[in-house]
Amino acid sequence: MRDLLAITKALADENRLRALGLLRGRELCLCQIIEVLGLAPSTVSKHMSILHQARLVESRKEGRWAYFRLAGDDAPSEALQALELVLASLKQDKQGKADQQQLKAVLKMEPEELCRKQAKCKC
Amino acid sequence: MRDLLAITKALADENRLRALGLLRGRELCLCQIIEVLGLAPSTVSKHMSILHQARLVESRKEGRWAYFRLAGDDAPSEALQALELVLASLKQDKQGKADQQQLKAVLKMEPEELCRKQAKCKC
DNA sequence: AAGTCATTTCGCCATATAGCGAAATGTATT
DNA sequence: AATACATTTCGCTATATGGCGAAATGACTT
Repeated sequence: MRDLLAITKALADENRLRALGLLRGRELCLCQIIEVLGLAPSTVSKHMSILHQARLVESRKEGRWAYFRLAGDDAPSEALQALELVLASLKQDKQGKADQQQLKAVLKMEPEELCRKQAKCKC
Repeated sequence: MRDLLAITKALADENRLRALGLLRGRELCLCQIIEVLGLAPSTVSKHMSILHQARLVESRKEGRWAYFRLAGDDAPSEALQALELVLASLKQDKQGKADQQQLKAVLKMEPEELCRKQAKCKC
């Protein structure tokens, strides 16, 4: 029950659902997720931590960057089933599609987007 | 997204998960769910309303009694998938099993249990 | 018509949660 | 060693949510 509740609570937030949608089929750096969601770094970090605790995503650190990807086959079957359901639903979702579009743009300019958030310029 | 979020939020509460577990394979009256969950009638009524709005359960009124059952095949596929996941998980859950046991006892004494809550006698 | 009773709605309180900015952390660069 | 910087942790505020009891609702009974 604890595990199941951790999963359902993790999924009970719009921005966390959006984050999962972004991770479909690719690994992303935290800063890229931040860029698309448009939330403060600390907020997104917390969201990803909640998804991780529910074992819906896996993470790895490389230097100062944190990378996240969807849970793999070694995850609990409940988590995998939940992911299947969520991703299928998001694929047809308006917001989900918009996020995919925006992600494409973000992926084109990996280093520059760091400038945006840190230097606060509107480049 | 709205629909999906309604489902995940509805599932993000322990007592609502328990209620779904109770409904596996049978229709129940609100008062029976109240008895097993051990919560105030108004609280349980609200929980069932949330599950209903997410289309995870269907309800029907018969006189002054309200009956609930799990969503049928006419429900959105997201809801059905979510139910499958939750019920499978609860089947192996300690609390889920305990609830099933307690439900058996409650089902044996349909009319008497009304006495309990209303007249506040400890019969 | 008046009363009874299961359920629902309402108003309230306590707790949980999302969000942010500031400070802390840990790694890479100079 | 010192600085820069992505991320995380912390402290705080605002809102959302779960819980209850009281009152309202609507249906059966007498």
